[in-house]
Amino acid sequence: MLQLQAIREDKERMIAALAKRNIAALPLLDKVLQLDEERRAAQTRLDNTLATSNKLSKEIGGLYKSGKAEEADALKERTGKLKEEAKELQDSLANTAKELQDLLYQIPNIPHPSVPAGNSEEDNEEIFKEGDIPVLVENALPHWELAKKYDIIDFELGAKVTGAGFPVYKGKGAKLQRALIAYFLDKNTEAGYQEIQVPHLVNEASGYGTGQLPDKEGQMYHIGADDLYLIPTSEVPITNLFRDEIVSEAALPFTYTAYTPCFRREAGSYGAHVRGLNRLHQFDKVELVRVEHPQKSYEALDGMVEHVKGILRELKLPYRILRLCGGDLGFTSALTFDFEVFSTAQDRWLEISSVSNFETFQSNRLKLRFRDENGKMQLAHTLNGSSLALPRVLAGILENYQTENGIEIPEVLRPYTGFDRID
RNA sequence: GGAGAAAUGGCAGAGUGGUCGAAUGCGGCGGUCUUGAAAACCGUUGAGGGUCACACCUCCGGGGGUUCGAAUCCCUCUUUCUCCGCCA
Repeated sequence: MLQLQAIREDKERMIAALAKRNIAALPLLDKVLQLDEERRAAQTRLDNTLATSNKLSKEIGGLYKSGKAEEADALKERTGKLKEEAKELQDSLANTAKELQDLLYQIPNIPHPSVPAGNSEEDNEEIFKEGDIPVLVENALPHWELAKKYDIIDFELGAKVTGAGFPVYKGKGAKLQRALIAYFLDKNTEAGYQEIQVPHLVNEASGYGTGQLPDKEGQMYHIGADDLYLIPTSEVPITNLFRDEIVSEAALPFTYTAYTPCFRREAGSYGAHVRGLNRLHQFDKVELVRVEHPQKSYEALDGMVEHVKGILRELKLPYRILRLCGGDLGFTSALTFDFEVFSTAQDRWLEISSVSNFETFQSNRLKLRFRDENGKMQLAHTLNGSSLALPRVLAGILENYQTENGIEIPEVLRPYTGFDRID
């Protein structure tokens, strides 16, 4: 959520930045400012009414004590009227505040100056590419065929138990998943991230805190009986650890890593591009979350990008990094780098990580603040990134490491798997 | 799931209808003293709105109610603790 004060002070810059998202922000922001003024005017009127009422109440107390009940009763009539007035003012204030809030919830984050304009993923900017695309064996297979051939992932079985998009991993497939999780967590903790385990279900307030609600209800599974949501990413519970917190400046940054399953409804996505592991309703992910000092958040973002690079380099997977354009940038993000691994047998790139700086967009909703050296409250910056999303990494490994004699296991994973080949 | 108790500032913990944003202690910050530090002493120390700055308003787990007036009384929800039941 954008900060009102920033809109008041910097409207023109915001309009220019939001144009990169193809949003004509002028009428929106004008409406915001208008509602903001109305809200403040209503607040002032209410405050004055309450001030009078408070004063009178104190007088009444004094009068009763000194036995002047009649005078007190006379004053009561006045406070009674003020009370009615206050009630009305309160209602109208609440309406205005609600309207303002709803409007603010609809406005996405301001893109960073480096974000290119653009409409769709076509316009994302490739900024880095590394790793050789292997020359595959004669009759190379896509990962879903390989999964069947070696009996390591069973999509039909998962469909029977739950539905499409809930695969069952078996034998060496399951073990490889576990190896990847352990390897990622080890890499992250070595880099200084603290490993934590968080709930896989969150409440409504958490959904609002990180920006999944109110607009993306359809993306999350909702447990009606208890009004809880299955997490679409561990970003939600981890970042919400800091909701309503005032942290000390000296304690920054906070850096966490967690493994969780992720649940996404993915309503409306079907077709060839969602085959196999490409898009699932439940998948595993290891996540990084940072809470940073505003002055250091972009340095931290670069650090996260370098960190994820290091992992992909070790896995020896061909990958590229994209700077997302305004049209493809997530609602809450100011700047996002997507990592994509090349799926050789499908001849396409698969997104395996998304590393973002949200600046104060989330912390404003979360009320995540710190007191700076001048004693002023400031919103912290939040960042997160995947390191990494499992299914597509798995797809990349299966496809790129396939040989005539089975699937080789990347060197760095062998200590974790205990085997060096799936055959 | 049943019965009972509780929820107050960074922490601990007073406060059962009026001047209480809230005693006291600890912690934090500033100062005196000291070569420096500790101890001691003095002062200061919640958040949001509002204002040029004051004034002023709101907040004592959340929501609602009673009252001229609520941290304090009532209802409700949530959470925590104790006992019972069930159970990985």
